[in-house]
Amino acid sequence: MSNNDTLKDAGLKVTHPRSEILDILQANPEMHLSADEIHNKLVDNKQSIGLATVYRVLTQLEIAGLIQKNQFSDNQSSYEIKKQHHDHLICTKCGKIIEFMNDDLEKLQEKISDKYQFRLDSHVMTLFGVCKNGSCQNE
Amino acid sequence: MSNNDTLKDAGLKVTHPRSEILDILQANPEMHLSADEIHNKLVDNKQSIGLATVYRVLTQLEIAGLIQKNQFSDNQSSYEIKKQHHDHLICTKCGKIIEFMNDDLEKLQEKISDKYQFRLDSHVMTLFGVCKNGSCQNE
DNA sequence: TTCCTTGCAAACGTTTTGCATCGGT
DNA sequence: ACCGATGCAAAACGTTTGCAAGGAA
Repeated sequence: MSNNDTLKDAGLKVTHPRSEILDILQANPEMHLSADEIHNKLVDNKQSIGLATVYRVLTQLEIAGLIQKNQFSDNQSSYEIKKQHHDHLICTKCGKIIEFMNDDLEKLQEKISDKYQFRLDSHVMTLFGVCKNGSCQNE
Repeated sequence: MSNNDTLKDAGLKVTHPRSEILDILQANPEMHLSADEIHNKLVDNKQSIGLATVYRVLTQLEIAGLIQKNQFSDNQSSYEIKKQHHDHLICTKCGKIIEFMNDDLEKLQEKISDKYQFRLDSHVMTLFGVCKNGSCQNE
């Protein structure tokens, strides 16, 4: 399915900015891009799209459930194309972000929520550390 | 030990703003206050301390390991006096924040970090949900 | 043609900084 | 008296909004 069909299915009119931005996130499924970085990529691609539009579109895509917004520890949000649920492991030295999924973790969260009489809706789980065994790109 | 001694031990000169701000956080160990809320409390207490100073002091206290900075999902950080390690459960309806500690969770995080060859330094784990059984203050 | 969408610039709220003054030690 | 700490105002930062012009259906 093309990104344009994806947009239509989400009830969003197919416009140039929406299509371009979704393309970028789709083409970089492993990346966690800030609004500014996305805007820069658009500029690189000779697209004249305003930063305000990038923010507006990202918000719409997030509401439509097509992308996921992450607020890691910096003061800038990052966006990624929506995949299966996962959490993040971040190397504080080289910035590498690893996505992982752990069923035991999900179950444990439910158990904890039950204990405190909460109905769990979502969670944020981010592990901060440093790559071991020389795999760090900033050693 | 008085807060002034705590400041001295941390290598920080004992000043009026530092003492006052530490007092507020100490007096409200269960609260998660923003810089602005702390500033308001100071004003309420007839203390004339600038907001910029509140930010500066909070940063210093955090570096000294006396307080903990939290960045939940809003665009405002909150601070709490440093206690034993814990994670948070937040009601998205009434804003209630519950602190919890779960050993299985800590162990699981280590296990996951090992799997991806990371040396785990810290983590953020926040569960978002809604209070059940009529305990929600905003039902 | 109809609205929704966009670009631009200006506003916004939080946080940081420059600088002259103040205050602990 | 020293040098760090503070208050104030202004800047910086990421993000949002108002508005007139543009574009998809």
